[in-house]
Amino acid sequence: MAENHEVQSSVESARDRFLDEYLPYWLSQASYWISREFQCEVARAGLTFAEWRVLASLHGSSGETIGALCRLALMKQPTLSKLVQRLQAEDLVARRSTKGDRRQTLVTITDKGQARIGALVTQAQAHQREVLRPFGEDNARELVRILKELVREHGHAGLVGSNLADSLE
Amino acid sequence: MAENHEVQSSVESARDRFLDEYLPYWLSQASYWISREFQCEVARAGLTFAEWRVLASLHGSSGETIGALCRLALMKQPTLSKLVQRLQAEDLVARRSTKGDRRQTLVTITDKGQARIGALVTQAQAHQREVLRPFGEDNARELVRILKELVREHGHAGLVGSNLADSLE
DNA sequence: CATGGGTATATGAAATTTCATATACTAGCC
DNA sequence: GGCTAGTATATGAAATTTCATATACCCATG
Repeated sequence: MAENHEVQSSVESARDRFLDEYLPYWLSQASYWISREFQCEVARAGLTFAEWRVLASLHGSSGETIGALCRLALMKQPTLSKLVQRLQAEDLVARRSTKGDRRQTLVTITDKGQARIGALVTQAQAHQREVLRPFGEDNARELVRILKELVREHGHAGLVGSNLADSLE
Repeated sequence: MAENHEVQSSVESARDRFLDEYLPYWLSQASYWISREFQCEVARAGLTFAEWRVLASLHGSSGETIGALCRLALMKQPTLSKLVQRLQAEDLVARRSTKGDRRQTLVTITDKGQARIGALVTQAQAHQREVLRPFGEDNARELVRILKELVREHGHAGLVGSNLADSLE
């Protein structure tokens, strides 16, 4: 294994640099690697990660609008619209319009979609338990609590009443 | 504001559904919204978020290989290679090959690049302090500690000796 | 020191994402 | 009711990302 004599690089040695104490950096690293660890299961189910996110967002829901799905799955509106259309072509979700506001599109998961992610949801929960195990019940609960609070404070900040979906840039 | 009589949707009411207690969901939400909050500053500096990530990764570094940058900025190798080429065209980074291993490309930030992100780095640190303020010193430190540990446990898991860059799928 | 297997990055073609904008609709106002 | 402003989603063209693979190089081994 070749030693690099010129620089200290890579994630392990971000020490001493700006990033090493930068919260958003570590949040995205943690989010990325933990999600990534689960991606092989998702791929095995024949789904991309984005597709999994959308289907997981619809799991146990009686339907979500495109806008709500944008916030749940963290995608921009045109991206999500097209992804949903692809999922519909595979008959994993269905689209109809809401009774109340006819501009809205209500997306629901189909039986075929449920079947596709059923096992994944269970595996996801098991994976989470594995990930959190080393920290113990209390720390784990505290971590999730803080994350939720961060989202509550910073989710769609200053956007009350505006088009939240479009704010996902 | 129209009430939706059909479903309880959107982030606020993920209650009672799988996602509401799913750590990776909250990690990505927190990561997304907090980063997003900073994106207007990044845009004001004339950079995309991906460009900011790469330049921030190079800040204070004597140079990073493409592979190391992939892990720092969480991008797949071809994506990063092309982004770096675009940054080079703008003279924000320079590319040369390493002495040791001539396959490697060493990327460094130029003076122009430093100038471009100088203010941003300061703003980023200020932003982080704002974000963490409500939690207090101790909780904040604990949060970062846990995130670092998660990354240490799960970053490029089971990939020792393999091509880490390619593992960023 | 030639050979074979593995690593680091580059690149073309295909797929996806993004931006800008169009379309269809709701809501408040006169 | 018709108008104006604003919201929700769709869509085309352009930009980017991804996959698959090519290229150049390193290293161990015979």
